[in-house]
Amino acid sequence: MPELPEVETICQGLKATLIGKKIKKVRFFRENLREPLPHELTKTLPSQTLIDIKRRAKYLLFYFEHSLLLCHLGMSGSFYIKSANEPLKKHDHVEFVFNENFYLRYNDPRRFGLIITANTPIDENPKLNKLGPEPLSPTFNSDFAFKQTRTKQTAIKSWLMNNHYVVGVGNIYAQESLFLAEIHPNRPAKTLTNSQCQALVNAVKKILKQAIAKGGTTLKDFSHTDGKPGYFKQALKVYGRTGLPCFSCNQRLEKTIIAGRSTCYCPSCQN
DNA sequence: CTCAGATCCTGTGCGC
DNA sequence: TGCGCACAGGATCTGA
Repeated sequence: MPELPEVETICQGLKATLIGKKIKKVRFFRENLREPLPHELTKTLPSQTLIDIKRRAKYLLFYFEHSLLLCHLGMSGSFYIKSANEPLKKHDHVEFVFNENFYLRYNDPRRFGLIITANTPIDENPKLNKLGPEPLSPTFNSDFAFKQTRTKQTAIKSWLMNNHYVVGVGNIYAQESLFLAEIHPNRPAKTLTNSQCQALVNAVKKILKQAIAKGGTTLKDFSHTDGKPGYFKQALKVYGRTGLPCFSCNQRLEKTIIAGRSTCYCPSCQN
């Protein structure tokens, strides 16, 4: 479900409601998601206060007084908050009960998500220490992109979605960024010119910022922690528009498969 | 090292 | 209405 803008939106929503609140109870309704759930949390988290929540790549980091939780939503994970103990929904796997009757639940039909404990400093965590730069940071710039693509024969879209080079860009925003930069998704990464690397970096930053400003993209089941949708779907130019006319040149958009993921592009605008 | 493909899992939507 | 199949926001592992 979530790429960087959606995770960022969730992070902001969780922070606004839960920072400073104390855990009363933790319940697991399943043994494992992608990895076993840390069962000791049901004993160690109660009475701890939630100090901060941060995002790194598509991970959410929950800083408690004495514990650090690392969460990833996978393809279909979501967090939602209720201020009363309402009935569980199908695929609710974890519940954190905070004081003042706030119920935080993790729901994930496909269970590709992850909730594990981590130690500080997080830079040494095996899940995080091989990640590339944040796309909205100055470290992700055209010089970096140019250098990192020189030896890569793989399609530029695969490069963009590989979190070793830049994090947070998934199948939706990779397609949108390449359209905006007018670069064909199948172009071997090493063939991009310096100015195309600049255009691509600019496009990624612009698209992600716009998507964050609109609260992410709600296709089907993504929603904010309060259940409201994101509004970037209306701004999508190519994702899911195969066969429809290009907003720029009116030609029919085409579809190809790259790294097993369907990819829509304009054969006229993108080269 | 690089890269393409398979894999984990459930739900949905389509054609027949 | 029901069945089987393709496909869905991601990350990681395998093997060529």
